[in-house]
Amino acid sequence: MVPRKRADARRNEETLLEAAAAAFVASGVNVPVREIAAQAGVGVGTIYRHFPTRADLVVAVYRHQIEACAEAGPALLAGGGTAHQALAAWIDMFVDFLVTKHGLAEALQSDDATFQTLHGYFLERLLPVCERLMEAAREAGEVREDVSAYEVMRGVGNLCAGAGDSRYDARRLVGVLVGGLRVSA
Amino acid sequence: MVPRKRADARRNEETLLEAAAAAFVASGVNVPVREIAAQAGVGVGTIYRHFPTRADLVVAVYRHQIEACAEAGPALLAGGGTAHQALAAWIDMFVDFLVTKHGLAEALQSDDATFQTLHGYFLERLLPVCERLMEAAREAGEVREDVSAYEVMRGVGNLCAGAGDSRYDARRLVGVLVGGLRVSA
DNA sequence: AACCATACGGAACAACGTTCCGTTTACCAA
DNA sequence: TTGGTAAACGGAACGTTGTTCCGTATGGTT
Repeated sequence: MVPRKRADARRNEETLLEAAAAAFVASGVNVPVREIAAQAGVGVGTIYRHFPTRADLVVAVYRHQIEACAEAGPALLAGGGTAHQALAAWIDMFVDFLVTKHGLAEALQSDDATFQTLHGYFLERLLPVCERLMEAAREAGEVREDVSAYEVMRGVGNLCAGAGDSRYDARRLVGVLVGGLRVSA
Repeated sequence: MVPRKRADARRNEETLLEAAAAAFVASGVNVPVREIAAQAGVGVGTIYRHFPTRADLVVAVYRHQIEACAEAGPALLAGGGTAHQALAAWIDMFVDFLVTKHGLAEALQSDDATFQTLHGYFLERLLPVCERLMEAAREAGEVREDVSAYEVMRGVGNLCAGAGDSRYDARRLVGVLVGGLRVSA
């Protein structure tokens, strides 16, 4: 009983995703709605019909990469190496994802209601993965017990904000943070 | 040859600082200009005449505390303890300052042109202090050589964004980061 | 071909930062 | 005390955004 969407609607959704992806690359995830609409050759109303909030649009554009990140977690844990190494490798993936998306890390930490959904989606999808990795590392006695997976994710996300400054290497700092997680036996 | 300012101008500047301080506490440093103006009982034009950019207003409100932070650096280094301890203590002060100011850490990392001045002021005043502490810790062989003072400041500032989330303890994470700075001899 | 639910476009509204200029006022000199 | 003037003020007005709403167009179906 799912009434199939009209052809023009499906076409527009597709067009919008492409236009948004391009606009995000060119001007960051905070690019004005009107710009995306113009790029796609549609009215702003059409954007809001398909993607009620900006977060929905962002999630739609990056869903594939987020999924890939989520699926990499268990794989890394199953592969060779210590649990801490798996955790570090996974965080590297996450950082790579974030620093290549202008303004995404900033949006992720914004308390703007518009981005609650975005925050929520990232957490829902990736937090369990991070939990599992942390848990394994904790059991192996490789990381501190007093830092939660949630804090690690937020911290890493925060450190990724404002990349693009040549004097600031987010990857390196995340490395320092992850190093700091190790138990100083 | 400095023509003294008019009495009403000086009075208004004072009133504005108080109103802004109150508004910052109540609604964060991004509180609408009109609100500050209303609170102070002046027109918006008056705000812009005294403080051309929001950053100027923010700096004016917090100048004292920033100075205190800057002056604490050398003092901590002169006191007992290792250089790394002094660095950690100083960073604690900085974190305490940031997490108690709604939205300040976020503003600090914003690439909005309005906040360039703010970023600049913090850097100009505090970066040399951090440099000195880091230098001492490096000479004592207590911290990694590949992380700059600038990166530490930015990283700490970033980690302080979005405090107020009960699941996220910025102080703890900064502690992890600072711990990660230690050389793993 | 005709009908209608779906979808579209963009004008219109609200919130904000910022500018600008007619009006008021503090200061000084006569 | 009383003008005169430069300084300062207030808030209307403008530009830029996000968001809503409704008259219009159109794809699908009968």
